[in-house]
Amino acid sequence: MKDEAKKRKDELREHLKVSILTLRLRPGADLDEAQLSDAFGLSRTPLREVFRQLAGEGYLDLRTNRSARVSEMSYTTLRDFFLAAPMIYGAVLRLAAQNATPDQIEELKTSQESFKAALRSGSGEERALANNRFHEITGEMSGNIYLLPSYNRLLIDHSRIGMTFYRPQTAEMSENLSEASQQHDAIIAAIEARDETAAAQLAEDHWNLSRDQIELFVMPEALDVPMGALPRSKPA
Amino acid sequence: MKDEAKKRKDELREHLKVSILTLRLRPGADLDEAQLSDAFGLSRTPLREVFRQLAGEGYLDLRTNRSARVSEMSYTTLRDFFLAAPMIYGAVLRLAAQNATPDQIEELKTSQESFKAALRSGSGEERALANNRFHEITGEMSGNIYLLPSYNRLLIDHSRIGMTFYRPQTAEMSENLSEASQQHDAIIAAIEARDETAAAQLAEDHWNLSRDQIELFVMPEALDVPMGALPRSKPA
DNA sequence: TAAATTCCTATTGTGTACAAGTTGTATTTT
DNA sequence: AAAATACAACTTGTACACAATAGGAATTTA
Repeated sequence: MKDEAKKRKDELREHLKVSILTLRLRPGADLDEAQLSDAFGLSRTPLREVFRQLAGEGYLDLRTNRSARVSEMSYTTLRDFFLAAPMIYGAVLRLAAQNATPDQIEELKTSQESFKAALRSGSGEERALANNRFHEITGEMSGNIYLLPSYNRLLIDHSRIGMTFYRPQTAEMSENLSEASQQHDAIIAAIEARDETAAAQLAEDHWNLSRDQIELFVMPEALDVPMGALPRSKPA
Repeated sequence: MKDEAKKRKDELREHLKVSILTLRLRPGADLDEAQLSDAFGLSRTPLREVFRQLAGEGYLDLRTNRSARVSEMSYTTLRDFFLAAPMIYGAVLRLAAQNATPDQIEELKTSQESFKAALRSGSGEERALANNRFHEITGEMSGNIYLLPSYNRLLIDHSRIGMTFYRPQTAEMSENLSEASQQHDAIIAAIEARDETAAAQLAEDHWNLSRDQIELFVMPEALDVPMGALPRSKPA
C-alpha cells in the first residue's frame, strides 16, 4: 500500500526533472501545487518535500509565500557555465578514467547506443535526455562526492542549453552532432583504457564543440541578399 | 505573528549547521524529529522541510523510514576532499579576485578579524566557525552558481576536518595556525589588488598547509625514548 | 539456554484542516 | 479619469491526527 505512495512521489520527481531538462517546463515557470498534487495523487505535504529536494539539486527555486519556480537561466549563467564546465568536466572525466567499474562502462556503452538512436530518429528531447544520461554516468564513475554537486548542476543547464541551441538547422550543426557522438565513443575508449590524460583532453574538446555550436546559433550566416536589394552606404 | 515561525525555522537551520560544522553533532548522529520540534517550537512539517534543505546542501543524509543523520565522513571522503579541494578552491579564489565588490572585501576583512580574535582567545569551535565564514565569503565573491554547490559542500567537511585535526598540541601546529592566518591576510590583499594569479597560488598554499597539519596529526613525532630502552634490530 | 517468532512501542510518512499571506478587482475618493 | 484603498478569492505555510513502518522486547519453542 505504501509502496504506491512512494512510487507516485518518484514519478513526480522524475516528471519534473524530465520536464525541466527538456524545457517543457521553461526556466522561470511557476509550479501549481494544487494541480500537481491532484495530477499525481499526492497530498501537498510530500509534494512540497519533492520541491525542496529538487531545489537543492538546482532544478527549482523556492521563494517564501510564492509559488515554486523552475530555476532561471540568464546570460550571466551562460557565461558562468562556460567558465566552470571545462574544469569540472575535465576533472570528472579524469577521475572516471581512474575509477570506472566494468559494470559502469557497460552502462555507459548502453547509454551511448540510446544517444545514437536518438540522433538517427529521435526528437530533440530524446537526444537531450540520452546525452544527459551519458554524462550522468561519467559523473557516477568519478565517484567524488565533492565534485558531483557542481557537476550535476552543470548537467541540468547543459541539457537546457542543448535544447535551446542544438536544433540542427544547417549542415554544419548536424555535423557537430555526429562529431559529439564520435567524441562520446572516444570518451568510452579512453575510460576503458584507463587513459586519464586522453579523457581530460576529450572533455575539453567536447565543451569546445558545445561552444562552437552555440556560436553557430547565436551568430547565424548572413542572409544571402542580392546586390542592390538593400541600400548601401558604401561599396563592398 | 508569522515572522515568529519563520524566525524559529531559521534558528533551527542555523543551530543544525553550526552543530554539524563544529562536530557537536557527530557525523552519523541521528536527529530526533520530536525532540527538535519540541525544542524549537515548530511542528514536524516545517522541521522536515529544513531537513530536506540541509540534506540538499550536504549537511544531512535522509533515508526513508529512518531518522535523518548527520552526513558521514570516512577515509575515502578525506581522500576525495584533498583531490577536489585544491581545484575548486583555486578556481573560486581566482574568480573572487576578478569579481569581488568593495562591500564584500570589507566583509572579508571583518571576518578575518573575527578569525584572529578566535585564534588568540577563542575555542576550537569559534576558530572553525570564523574560518568557515571567511571562506564562505570568498565563495560569494566568486559569484559562479555552478561552482558554489561543490565549494560549499567542501567547506562543510573542511570545517569538520579542521575540528578533528586542528587542535594545537605542539608548537608546530600552533605555528601552522598563525601561518593560516597570514595566508588569509595575503588572500585579502590579492583579492583587493585583483591579482588572480596570486589568489590562485595562495589557494594552493592554503590547502597544502591543511594537508601538512593533518599529516602532523596522523603521524605524530616519535616518542623520545632513551637509547637502549627499546630493543633495536640494527644500530642507528 | 539459545534461537526464532510474534507483538508492541516508538518513529516516520501522509492527508486534511486551518491560518497567514499575496494578488487582483472593485469601489471610493480626489 | 486616475490613484488609492479596501475587499475578496486564491495560494502558500503550519499544525495536528492518523496510517504505515522499523526495531526491539517478550514470549514461545527447540
